[in-house]
Amino acid sequence: MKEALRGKVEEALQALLAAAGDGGPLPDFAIEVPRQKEHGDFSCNAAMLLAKRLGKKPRELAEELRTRLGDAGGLVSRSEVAGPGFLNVVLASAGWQDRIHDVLKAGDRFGHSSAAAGGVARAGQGKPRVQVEFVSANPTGPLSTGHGRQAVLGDCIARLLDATGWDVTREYYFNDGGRQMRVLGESVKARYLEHLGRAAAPTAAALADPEHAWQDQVDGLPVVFPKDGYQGDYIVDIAVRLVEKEGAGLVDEPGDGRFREVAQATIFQNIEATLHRIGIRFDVYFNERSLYTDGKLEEALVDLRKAGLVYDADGAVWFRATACGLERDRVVVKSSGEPTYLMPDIAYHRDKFRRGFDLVIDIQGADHIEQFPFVREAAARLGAERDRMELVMHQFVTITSGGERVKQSTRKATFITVDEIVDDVGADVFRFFMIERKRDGHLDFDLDLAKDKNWKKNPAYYVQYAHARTWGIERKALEAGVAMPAADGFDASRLVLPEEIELVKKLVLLPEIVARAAESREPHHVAYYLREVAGLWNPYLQDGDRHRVLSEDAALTAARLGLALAVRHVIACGLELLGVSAPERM
RNA sequence: GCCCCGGUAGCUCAGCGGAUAGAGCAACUGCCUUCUAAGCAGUGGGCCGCAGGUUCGAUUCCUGCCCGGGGCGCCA
Repeated sequence: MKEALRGKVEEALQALLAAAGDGGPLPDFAIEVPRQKEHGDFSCNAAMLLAKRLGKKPRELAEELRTRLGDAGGLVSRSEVAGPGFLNVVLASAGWQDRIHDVLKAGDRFGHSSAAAGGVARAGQGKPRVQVEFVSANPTGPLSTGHGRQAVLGDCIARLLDATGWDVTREYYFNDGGRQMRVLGESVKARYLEHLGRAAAPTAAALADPEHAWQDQVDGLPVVFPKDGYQGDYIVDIAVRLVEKEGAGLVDEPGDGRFREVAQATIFQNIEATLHRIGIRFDVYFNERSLYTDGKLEEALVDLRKAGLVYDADGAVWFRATACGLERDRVVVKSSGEPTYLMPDIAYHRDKFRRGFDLVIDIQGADHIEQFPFVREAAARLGAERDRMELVMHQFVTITSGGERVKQSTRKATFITVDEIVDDVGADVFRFFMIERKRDGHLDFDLDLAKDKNWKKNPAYYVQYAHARTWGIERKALEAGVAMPAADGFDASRLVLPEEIELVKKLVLLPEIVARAAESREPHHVAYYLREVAGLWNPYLQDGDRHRVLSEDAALTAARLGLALAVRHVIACGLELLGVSAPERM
């Protein structure tokens, strides 16, 4: 619709420029939906952009454009020059009404396109491939709300890319080597010994202060809990289960052995189960340790050295990041001989490109954002393409309950988990709330609103209910012996009420919204759009006196049932992109 | 000190260089009891953090400052 008008305006501008003796290019004008309804369906700013160049007044130019555009082959019913030089256009209503058939023909796939992949399309090679890496939480504890936001965000971005022409791989990278996992194993072992009565629990004072030196003994028993150890109850649970299964048979095992393995496996299963609960499945779980065993890490280090990008100092190996224009150099291998997280990350990103992805997206929380340039630069020097590595960052989550911010602490394991919230509000509401806000801002998760079952208040239910109501109407129609119309099986010109035209105009926007959300990696646009659609549909149904869907007038009934079906498809498609279910009844 | 992200209605937030800046909740007024569940119609509420700059036009782009969050490790 918009593109059709744009084409006509371009023709008119071409003629206008030719008449003025200007052979230059067309201006980069906009065709947009004005904020105010009175300004028509679309407005065009071309006249203002050309005023200086042609030495004419903007309003005069706009008038000339208006004349040349005419009715644009029946597309335009009315146009006028307004404000400083806008050309406002009202389209013929038949243009809108007929679009409803397009929506119905496309069904749930209305909204899908190849829009976002356009810039990277590979000639004759099929869809371009994108990898989206997200969550990537190390298996040291349950998923927190921060991970939850990233999980939903990443999954929605993946869904959007898939709907706009990409072949998507979801990947989870996890770190199963290194100090963190050793401390995890030692934490479990400490709880294990404690449960067997062979060691003492650390004092509360010691746990509260990570810098405090551990006491060696409490009441004659040794304290073995590691400094900065994991304090959550889930650690105790794992230890208790080990005692039940193995008795005291593991007292001589090192913390870094069986204890770490069992803890890791248990926690990871738990994380996966949580992700499945909220509808997220990964195609690849990439294991950091594999980079050591298959030699890719060593290879990357050797290649960096060959390229003169690492050097030895203070017993450590440094990445010469300053040579790549970055602030300072970074250690990649500690003086202990153990690589820092940076080294495997570099090898990992190089590996991503070797697997043939056209685009690699890392989704990360704001606390990791500064690390990305180092990984990207190093990987780029090893053959990865810099402009095909993209960082998508997001801010944190705070939880509000009873008007108060809920305090959380990762270290003390007093954080709220994804599971706890999903227990309370369900996966659909969880996802909707997590995706409703733009990534760049903090997300305030209002637990009270999320728990509220009132469909009018809770935006997730408000949208779902709008969808369910289309099924309610269908059930009612079938009861009355009225069949649902086929995509072309009704006369859309019967939809003449302003609220009906407005609905159609809104429904038709879906593909544009989806494309923009995908390209900008901002799924919240879809959530807002769905609220707008529901915000038109729900009141429409409420005002039953003015426009009952099911009426004596068979042709009108068919048209309104067609409208209901279009609403259903648009909402179903949008909710699918957010990973939120679209129930037939609630 | 340096870097990143925010600052828009009482609250939570949308806003693609355009015209008189929007939504939901909360508040206020009137009506209604539903094609499923307290709905519908309306009202009030704003130096778009501050100050410059670019532009025909700035909430939007640029610079500086203020406030809030995060980051600046041989932690990940």
